[in-house]
Amino acid sequence: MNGPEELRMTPARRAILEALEATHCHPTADELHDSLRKSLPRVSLGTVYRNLEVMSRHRLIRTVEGAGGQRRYDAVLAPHHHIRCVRCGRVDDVEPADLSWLEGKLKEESGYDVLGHVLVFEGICPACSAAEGGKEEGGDNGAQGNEN
Amino acid sequence: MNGPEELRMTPARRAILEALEATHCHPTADELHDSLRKSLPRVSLGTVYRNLEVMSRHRLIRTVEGAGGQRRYDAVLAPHHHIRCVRCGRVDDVEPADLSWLEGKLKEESGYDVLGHVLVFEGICPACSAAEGGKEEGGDNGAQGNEN
DNA sequence: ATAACTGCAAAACGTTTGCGTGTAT
DNA sequence: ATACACGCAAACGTTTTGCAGTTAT
Repeated sequence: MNGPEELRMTPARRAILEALEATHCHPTADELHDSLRKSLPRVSLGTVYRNLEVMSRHRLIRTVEGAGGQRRYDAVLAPHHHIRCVRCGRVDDVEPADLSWLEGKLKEESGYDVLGHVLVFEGICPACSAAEGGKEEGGDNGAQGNEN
Repeated sequence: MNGPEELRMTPARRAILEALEATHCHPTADELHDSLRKSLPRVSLGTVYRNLEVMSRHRLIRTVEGAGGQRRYDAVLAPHHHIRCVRCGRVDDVEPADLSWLEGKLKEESGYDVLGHVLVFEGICPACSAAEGGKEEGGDNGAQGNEN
């Protein structure tokens, strides 16, 4: 009904897009806000959220789903997956795997009209592995909300 | 260091566990709270959250990860996946698929110590498919926060 | 000219926590 | 008897929203 409304290219949007394209770190809205402030000191967090939402709706960027706590964003539009470190929260990219056969199977089993899937691996990143090293092995430290 | 502390079976906990086992709907904390109130009118939402957290830590239940907005809970401990309706938010169970080969491959590629993965399909459930029927085809209605 | 965008601040939302009381063990 | 759990309400972190002024088209 309402076709994609006009999308203006404003300084804030350009900056968000550039910041997102310049990193593979899948930043959160407030990380983005912090880094944008260097060039646009008056940009507000609300604007960052608003633009991330709009640009994501227009498929200029993507939101990283299932990445744990805060919402994260990604400028890589090509299909791929993610792996999240359960210790430090870091999110890295993972080569896409072809799971379309699974979707087909599922379509029959469930009656759903299957549109896609989200696949997020969980693990411990090399840095955290090294840090934990031989320190402890069975400890349930539960820390998983931190930032990179 | 701190072994699993004693876990008392209180009326609230029993009720939460029973409610969770009685449904496959993966309720949110406040849905659970609403339904608990029928039998325990004075139970508080804070208690529901506290108990879901404790019981999940003790592996009596699981939290459904990557299911979109609100956190959802599941009494089915056996490995399986989920499919979420992007129209109404409903979450259903999906047969487990063996993706361990993928985890192995990933372990070498990424350097991560891979612990597991979360796989959530997205689609349109039969009910919503029927409701939308032939109404519209390209509409971007964006509604996806509703409850079943 | 005008619809889209912005900063700001307040509100909304889901979740967690502190505190004093109650209860399962 | 005592550690654990509770209800309540306030606090928290994240995200959304209303409004009045600004800017890209």
